[in-house]
Amino acid sequence: DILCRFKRMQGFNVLWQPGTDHAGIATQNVVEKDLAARGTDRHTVGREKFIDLVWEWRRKYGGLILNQLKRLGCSCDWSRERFTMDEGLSRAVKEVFVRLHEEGLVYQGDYIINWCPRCHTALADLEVEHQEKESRLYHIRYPFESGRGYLIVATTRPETLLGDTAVAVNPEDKRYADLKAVRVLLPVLNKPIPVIFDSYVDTWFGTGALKITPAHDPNDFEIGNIHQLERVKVIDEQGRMNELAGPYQGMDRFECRERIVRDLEGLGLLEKVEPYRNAIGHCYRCKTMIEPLLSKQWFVKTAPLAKAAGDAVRSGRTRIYPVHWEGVYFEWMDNIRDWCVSRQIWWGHRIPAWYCAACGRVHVAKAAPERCAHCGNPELVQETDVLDTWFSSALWPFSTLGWPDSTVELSTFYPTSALVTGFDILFFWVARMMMMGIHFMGDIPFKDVYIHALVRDAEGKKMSKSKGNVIDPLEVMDQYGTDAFRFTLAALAAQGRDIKLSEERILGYRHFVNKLWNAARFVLMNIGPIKTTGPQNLPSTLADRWIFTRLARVSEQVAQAIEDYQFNEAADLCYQFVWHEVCDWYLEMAKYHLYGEDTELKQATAANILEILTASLKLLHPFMPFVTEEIWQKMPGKPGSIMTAAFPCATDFPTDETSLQEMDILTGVISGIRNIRGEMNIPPSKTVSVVVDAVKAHHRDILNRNLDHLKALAKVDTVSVGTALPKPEASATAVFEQISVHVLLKGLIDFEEEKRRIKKGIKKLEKEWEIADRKLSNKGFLHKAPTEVVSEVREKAEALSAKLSKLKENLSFLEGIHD
RNA sequence: AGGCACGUAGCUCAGGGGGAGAGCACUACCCUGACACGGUAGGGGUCAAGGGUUCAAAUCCCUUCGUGCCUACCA
Repeated sequence: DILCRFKRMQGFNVLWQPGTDHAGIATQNVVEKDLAARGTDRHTVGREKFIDLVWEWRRKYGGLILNQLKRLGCSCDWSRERFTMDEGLSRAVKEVFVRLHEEGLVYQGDYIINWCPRCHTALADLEVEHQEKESRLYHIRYPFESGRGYLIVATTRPETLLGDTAVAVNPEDKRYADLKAVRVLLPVLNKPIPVIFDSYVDTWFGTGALKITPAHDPNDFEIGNIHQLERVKVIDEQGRMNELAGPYQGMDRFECRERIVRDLEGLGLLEKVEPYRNAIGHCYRCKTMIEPLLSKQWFVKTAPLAKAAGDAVRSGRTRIYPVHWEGVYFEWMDNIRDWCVSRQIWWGHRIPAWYCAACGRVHVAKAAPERCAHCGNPELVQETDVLDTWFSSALWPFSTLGWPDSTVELSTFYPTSALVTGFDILFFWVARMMMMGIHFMGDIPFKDVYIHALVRDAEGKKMSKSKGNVIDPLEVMDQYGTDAFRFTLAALAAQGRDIKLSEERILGYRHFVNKLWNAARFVLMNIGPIKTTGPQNLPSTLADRWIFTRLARVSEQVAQAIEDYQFNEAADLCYQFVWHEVCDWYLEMAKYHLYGEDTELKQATAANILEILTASLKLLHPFMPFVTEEIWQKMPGKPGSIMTAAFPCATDFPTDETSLQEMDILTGVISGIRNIRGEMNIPPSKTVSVVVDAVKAHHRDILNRNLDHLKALAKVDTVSVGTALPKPEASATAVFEQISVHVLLKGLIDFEEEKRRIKKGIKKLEKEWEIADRKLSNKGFLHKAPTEVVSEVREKAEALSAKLSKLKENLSFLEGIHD
């Protein structure tokens, strides 16, 4: 949003496609609360009732919520027309699926899914939570078919042995070298299964012999493929043992485990049981232990798509910021596996495929075929599986613009400029959009990908719904204000680093919002009846020349920082400029003119502070949209919204580089006096007299022209500026450039204190001088360092030693008095 | 186990080969006509430790320690 507001203010035609990041938490709350209010939950609500509720939610909260429902394992019957949640997207999804199928990039195959027997859904890898748990490692004897001896196999899941179709050992394992072509008997079922050799097996783990259950373990499935093993599925979708489990049929999987262990013991086949800790996959929603199950799934062949998507980044057509993430992206693209796109959930785009009720053939088409193209049977049943959320999400950059029609929107906005997202969906979403965009549009979907920081909790952990360590943004906004929160996020969003949310920082930026508000109040209070606004009121005073010069530079820097996705840099520049330059110096100096007698100057100043406020609001608007808009609406001559105002540009303002140096002199002298006042504990109510001894004529000029500011800002009553002036006796002295500022402290000065202060200054300077001097006496430095660096150090050393001698002079003067 | 980050002021963090920074907290003096959610000034750091490259290292490289994240697996 910061980027969009900024671009729009720069005059770009902005199309913002809000993603669904962060919608998940809100959706879950809505859904769960609503179900709870009705005295039910998502496991028991039932499909029909749920579908009705989806419609209510949709009316109440809008369409965005639906995308998130899929993640909750919610689903509905896609064939029912009233659930066409987004006609455009739905069309695009069918189009893409059918085309991929025609190109041979879609196929059906066997796959081990992570099945939750309670939610009745398959879970993506990311949705499986691994929890370390106390468990047991069972050592089970598999007798040799020959009848003599046995092989010991270690397992944590004895109930799956009913589906074993082999026992594997490592070919390097000498213990089992003589088991070639040997078979063992599956305990209980007494079914002979082969011993196979595969290097996947670790010799050091357990007994070095691994039971292979291709239908209930992803790794065993892979091994099974290599060795062409039979796949025996013994656990069903309810988590119960099926007819292939023999005597255990109908038992729950956990009950079966107990029974089979007891039976093995009875048979003398249980060698031993060891306590064991291991991580077991659980459903991230209901915490039920997941069951890996064999099933038929739809796949997309990703190799050709991923190659093109990788090349687009390699060639720089799409750039990923921070660049560090490019490596992660390549890593994934280069090692990609085929994408399983089918999901067994209640809500989603139903796969456009039909099975013939007679011959069983599959027909992939955009609409239901009249009859089977193979056998002519008119009875066709649509696939009940729906597509992975990311399948439709992958089409986002072009499906939302009207594809497959060629629309004006599509030709105007595709490829898009930038995608801003979190790293956690770099693979799931960004990579898929790249693949689909390039494949179907023939061009990249976006030029830049900015991977933003992730907000973590106080311990630096990733926030997650299931962990419950989520900071609710609405609460923070209530507490500190939306603009303060937003500004904080921007200020903390350094590239490549995550955000540990700090309440102190939010509080600090809330104060900043308040400061801006008060500064605006001051300006609006003092501009009076402005006749004209804008830069036609040429700045004449030092303060004006200086602030416009600074404004020009800051505007440029802020714009550049945003362009570079350095949001923290941009936010900080705004903060420093508005608070410490505009408020601390400029407005303070403007007061003198506003409260003065010179009506012409008064009017010019009024116009200028208004101009500076206007520009400051514009600079801040992308970061603090609400307060800037609110102030904007109160300002005279500001039609419309600040959103449509032009972002400040360096060339909008009159600049004068010499004003920067002049201002340095003035602020330097003022700071010097303030420093003495502070160190000497002189209350602000007490004014002092000063004598300024300046060597350079133009320094004296600057000071003489700004005596009033000096008096007002340093609380000075009388001041005399001259050269080679003697140091007044009862005075403290600040040295700056070639200027000595003597603050008269008759009756106030504590000479010991002043000596201490000067000694402190000398000590600090000497340290700095030593560093510079060491460099200058280093031949290597003089020869090899760049000339500008050498001359810089030389100048510095000279300035330091000049200042030092001034301070020492002062010190001996003081010591003279005292003695 | 592997990969990737990160250890800078009491706290939260910027910066990043030539002068140690911000916000909050702290100390002192102040309700001065926008603002005490404020003003002015001040104190506070061997930039994790050790080594290397360089004229020059908080910054680049290596090692160690610590922290966090990601990925995989744990039969």
